[in-house]
Amino acid sequence: MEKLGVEPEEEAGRDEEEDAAKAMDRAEAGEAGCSRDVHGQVVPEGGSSSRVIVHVDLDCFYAQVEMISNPELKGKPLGVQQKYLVVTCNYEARKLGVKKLMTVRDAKEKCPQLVLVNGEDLTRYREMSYKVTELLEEFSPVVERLGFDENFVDLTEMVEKRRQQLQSGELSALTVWGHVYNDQCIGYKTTKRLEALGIRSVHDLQTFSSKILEKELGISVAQRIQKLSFGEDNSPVTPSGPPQSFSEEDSFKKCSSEVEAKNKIEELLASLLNRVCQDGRKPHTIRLIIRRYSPENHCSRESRQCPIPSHVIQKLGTGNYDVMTPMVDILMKLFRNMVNVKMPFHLTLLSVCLCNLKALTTAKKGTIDYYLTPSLSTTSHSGKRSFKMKDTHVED
DNA sequence: TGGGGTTAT
DNA sequence: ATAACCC
Repeated sequence: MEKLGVEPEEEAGRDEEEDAAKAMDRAEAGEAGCSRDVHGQVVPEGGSSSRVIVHVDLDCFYAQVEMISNPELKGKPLGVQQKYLVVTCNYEARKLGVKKLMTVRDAKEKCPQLVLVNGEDLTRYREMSYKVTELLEEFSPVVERLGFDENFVDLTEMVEKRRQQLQSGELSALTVWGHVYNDQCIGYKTTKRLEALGIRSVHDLQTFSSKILEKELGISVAQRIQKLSFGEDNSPVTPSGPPQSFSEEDSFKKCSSEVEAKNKIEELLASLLNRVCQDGRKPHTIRLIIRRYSPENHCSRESRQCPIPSHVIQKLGTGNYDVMTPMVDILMKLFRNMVNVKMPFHLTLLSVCLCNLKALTTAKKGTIDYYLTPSLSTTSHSGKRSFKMKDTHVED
């Protein structure tokens, strides 16, 4: 793999500088080995919760993948385009005033020489993203993904082992540095609510009444963000493992007929089936998501989901059987469940999601797994499985 | 304003 | 099923 750049700033994740001092203390006490906390995560012995977590954040990730694919793009101002947006751009482009999530119009205005590549197909980005995660997993299996371009790696165990091998002279030469968070965190909605309370900075949040904050935001969010405001984050690094869902979406100005929708849904599903086939696991639930046109409320979506019939699941890996037809059929029933096709409609997004992924277990007869695996057991409970109420029933 | 993903309610 | 969060 060619090299991918990592952002120069941010490098230490959740725990910050305190760690270094504690690690050194324990080094001099000559303690050995690690234990595991309630989450099963490695912590150094001695009861402290000091950890070593590396945060790897890839720089303008999509743009880098494009420059690796086509080296002629290197050195030119490059933007990655999805629909009307430049979703990311390389540093040449940033120097010339292009910003992330700028419209193509604004970007071209700022920077007429800007080279644009289409980045609506995430396949190569996704593949490269998992290559990076897999590389990091060689250092420690405890790698948590955040989006396609960020990984948190819990290196506590590795660092402890290395430290035990060092001579005392070498230890004192160890220098560790940390990073203090900037003044910004929290999501859009919460930001608005905090603003209403007069909280604009981290310091504001640190000194704000816990009780009032809990009443405003709920105890969970309140306690979480107030601890974060002091740089405290005890949340474990949760290994992401393989994805829990596969989805493909397409946005557009207008979709107002059933055939139009069906064509788009077929495209989305075809790509998904390729992906799920490569993954090897089988999805047991399918979901259709739509966004209706509305001048104001742009982020609201509606969805319907249902179980995938077991006979369809079985045919999934095997390329021969036509699995498209029954699945498109199901999706169109979900579609008509949300959209009254006898009335005019205007959609701006369609998305198909395959989730509830299950590994094909090599369950042996007579074991618990055997009877819990829908496709294997032929006993009375297998034929009619009780669906969750949330799943909308579609007749076969 | 894109095309993904996750967890909580 | 939706809402909120992350990128």
